[in-house]
Amino acid sequence: MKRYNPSDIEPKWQATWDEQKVNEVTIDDTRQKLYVAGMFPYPSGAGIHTGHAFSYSIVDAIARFHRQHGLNVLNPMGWDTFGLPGENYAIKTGTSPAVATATNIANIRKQFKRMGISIDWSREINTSDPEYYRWTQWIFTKLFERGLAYQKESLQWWCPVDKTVLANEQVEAGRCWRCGSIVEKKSMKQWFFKITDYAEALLEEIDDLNWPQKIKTAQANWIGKSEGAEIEFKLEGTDETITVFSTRPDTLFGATFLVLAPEHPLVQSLVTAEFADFVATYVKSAIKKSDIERMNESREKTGVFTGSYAMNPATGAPVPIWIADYVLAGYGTGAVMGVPAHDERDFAFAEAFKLPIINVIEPETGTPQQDPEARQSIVAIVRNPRTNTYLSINWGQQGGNLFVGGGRENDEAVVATALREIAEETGYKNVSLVSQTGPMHHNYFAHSKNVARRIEAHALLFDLIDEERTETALEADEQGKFTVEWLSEADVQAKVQDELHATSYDLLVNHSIYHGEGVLTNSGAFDGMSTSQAREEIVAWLEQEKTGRTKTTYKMRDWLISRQRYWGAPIPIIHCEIHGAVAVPEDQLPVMLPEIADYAPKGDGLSALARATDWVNTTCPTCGGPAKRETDTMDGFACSSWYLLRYADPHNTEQAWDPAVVNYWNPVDYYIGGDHAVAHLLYVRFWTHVFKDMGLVNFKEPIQKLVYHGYINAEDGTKMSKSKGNVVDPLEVIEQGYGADALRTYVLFMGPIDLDAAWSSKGIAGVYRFLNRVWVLAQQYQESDKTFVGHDEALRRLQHKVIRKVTDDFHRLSFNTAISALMEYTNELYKLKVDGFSDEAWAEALGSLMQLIAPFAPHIAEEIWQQLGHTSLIQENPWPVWDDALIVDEAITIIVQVNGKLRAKLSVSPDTNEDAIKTLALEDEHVMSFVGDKKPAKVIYVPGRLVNIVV
RNA sequence: GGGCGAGUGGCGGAAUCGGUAGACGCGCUAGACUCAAAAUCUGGUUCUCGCAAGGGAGUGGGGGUUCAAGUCCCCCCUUGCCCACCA
Repeated sequence: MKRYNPSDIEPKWQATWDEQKVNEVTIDDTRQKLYVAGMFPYPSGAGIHTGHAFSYSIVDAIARFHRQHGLNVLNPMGWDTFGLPGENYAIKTGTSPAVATATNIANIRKQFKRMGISIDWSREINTSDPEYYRWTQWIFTKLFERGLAYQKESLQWWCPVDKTVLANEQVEAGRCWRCGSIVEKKSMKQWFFKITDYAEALLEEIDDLNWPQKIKTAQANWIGKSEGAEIEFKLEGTDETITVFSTRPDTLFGATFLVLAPEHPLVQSLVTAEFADFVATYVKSAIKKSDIERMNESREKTGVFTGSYAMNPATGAPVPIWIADYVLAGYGTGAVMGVPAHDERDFAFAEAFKLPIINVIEPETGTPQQDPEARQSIVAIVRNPRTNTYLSINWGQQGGNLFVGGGRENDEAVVATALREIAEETGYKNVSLVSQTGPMHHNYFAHSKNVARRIEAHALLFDLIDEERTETALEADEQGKFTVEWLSEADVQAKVQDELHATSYDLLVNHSIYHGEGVLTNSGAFDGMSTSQAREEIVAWLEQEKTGRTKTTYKMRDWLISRQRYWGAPIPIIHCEIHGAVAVPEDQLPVMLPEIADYAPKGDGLSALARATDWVNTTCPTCGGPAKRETDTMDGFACSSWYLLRYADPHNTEQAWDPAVVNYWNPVDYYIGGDHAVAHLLYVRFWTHVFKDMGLVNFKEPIQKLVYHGYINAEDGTKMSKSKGNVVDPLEVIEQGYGADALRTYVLFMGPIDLDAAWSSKGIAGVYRFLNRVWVLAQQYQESDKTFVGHDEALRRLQHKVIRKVTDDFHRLSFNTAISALMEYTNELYKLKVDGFSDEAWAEALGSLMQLIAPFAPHIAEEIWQQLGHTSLIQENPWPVWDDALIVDEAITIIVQVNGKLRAKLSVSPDTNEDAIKTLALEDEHVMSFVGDKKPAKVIYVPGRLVNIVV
């Protein structure tokens, strides 16, 4: 018998697939297309690691599965080559990054081929190839034409080590994402893409994407839409105004100060002579501060008074204008109105600087009822300061735990009512008032009295002085209905569920700032109005007065694409003294990266390209006069924002792509990756939306289904890293003798694809053993005498069941369970005697196994498929189909439970009726011993599954 | 601080619609083959009481809904990821 030796069969089939170009595809209108792609790799010198092996094993399983279904499957590959690692390597070695890149690509291409990934290599692309970046530049010029690419002087994150500007998403907790050094702010003229124009469109489509929820949420949070109003505050003594943005215009009457960001343009003109020095010092230090420094400080509020006042447009009251770094320059208008009564940050600021606090919202809880009866009441929280526990009344099923509560009669004072209720309900009489809230409102339905109520409540906090108690005095309907308990803080949080009581505790004990909904107070004509209604009416009124308007803002900023680096696509702009920034005309593209001697930036904020004077000095495309080329290059994310379109039409020399071709292949049906949750995916979406508007594609969203997988960690559970020396090289695993099939099958068997997993050398050995069993099984069949016996049902049943299971699992991308089903199937076949069934049935049973295993382990599948006598490749044969009739078992197992506990199993034929099964269950000896002579109260039958006898 | 996940044997994980918890694999273990070992094959393997038949407990903790809960609801704990003074 021939031994299973992957290195004998894998390279052989890889060569065959290559020669027959089985993975190369063209447009075919007679077949359904399927486009599957992994996020293209950055070709590093280290080659691919198991993370890549995992990612592309998913890609390939999906590709092969659909090819076996007869679909026209596009599975391309390319290289994301521009970027800092390539440039840093070039700076170190002095050789062009293009040279090292080419070597790395050749190496990695070999790795992918040795893994047997079914890629259409004729479509290979490389973002640093002039034939590619020519079109990246062309897209830039189109965005420029549409006003979507622009230049602006702005403060930018600057990495002092890499000597480059960083995008917001490249700053992680105040540090450079690449080298980890603390970043600084620097003012520079930079190129931006105006992604903010598409904020709403990008947000709108998120709901409909078939993407993991966490990625969708991350994108929505990134866009960060919030609806509110802009409100103008007139400066005292001038005609100037300060505009603030607020999502809570309903709290306008409570605005007692204004705060500007240190970078706010009005700061200089506002500050009075008296405060000029303080302000200048504060602004200077605030702007210099990096995020990490700000974060390391506690959240204590800092700020300075400008000496100026503005007027609250609602109250006419003067409000002092302050400057503080808790207000961000880049969001909203860079100025806020401080409403300390209803915003925690404003409250902290007001406390720190002794600013007035005006309450304008009375909390309202519960669900408003029809025609409620109005009542007045109190909530009394009694704290025992010695044990730090809180007096609570447990109403059991009726309402859980509450504090002391009760109605306030006629003119009874609030405190008096509370004292009375405490004594009546709990007997405690010696308490001292600590604090109390203003009026609150609560809506509920009093079931005991069958009446809807809206109560006005006051909450009070008392400290218990001593344990002395009197007789309780309860109303008739309260007798014996509750018990008095002392609860710890944790128990209060867990057990006091009633909204009014929980809110009372929050306000009085936790000293929370109330920012929920409620009823307006201290708000002039708007008193008594609900907060939600007031949000609309106050803005409407401001609009009438021309001092405010509704406004939607987004957290997302425009996409900064300038990089002061050599190794990127040059921005195709020529600066002319007369015509300013002029786009390079299409027929002069690409703007080639010139070869230079020294790639290092010199810390002047310019790329090394600035020193290539022959290249920089050129003529203006408009007037022919002397002009200079832009020396910034584009962010690598620009290159990767359209490559999924270029794959469809990779060799087009006339245009970036032919819309007809792209409209056939795109959008991508499955996009697989485990990186780039936000930026890359958002940028790809942004460009595709623009292309749709330009008529270059006929879809808005580039990616139908996003498959976001986890990481593969090292055997010790930590991240694989070169420095720790725990990196597993896929090629090594293959060459150790396990082979590509075992590697691919193992990474998919480790667990669900969205979970992280740790590499296990024992684990891959187990999968190799499985493939070896498959091999041995096939060889045993080949060498048997293939006698026909005649009863093939058992074999067929196994075969058709596994077809259904694997097919189902594929549709939910549950590869680990599909593989485990194939293992079970193989184990079952092992147990059957080879000569116990017909030759025909065996050939089919094994043939199906090969077809089902092929997406994971294509080489062994192809080899055995051929041994079984097939002359065409597996992927040219249709995926097996199961026959429901063949899956029906001769006998099914019915579980018998008594009171929900498993007591017996019945084996019955599937057509046994309910009554017969119930009778069998009740007659079972073991069941009878549990039922005894009691009469079953209920017998529940779940068809085909179980009987539950309730006694 | 906020948002979103996750928590099941010694380990990775399975249980797809509320219906046999622990599939499959690793590890461990007993046996077969062997002079022996490796490889391979066969069996066992949640904990616990019991010679056994069988019983009891059990999916991070507490409560609830249900004939029935890993699965649904409430609270808490732990942990991962993302965001983080966004008005």
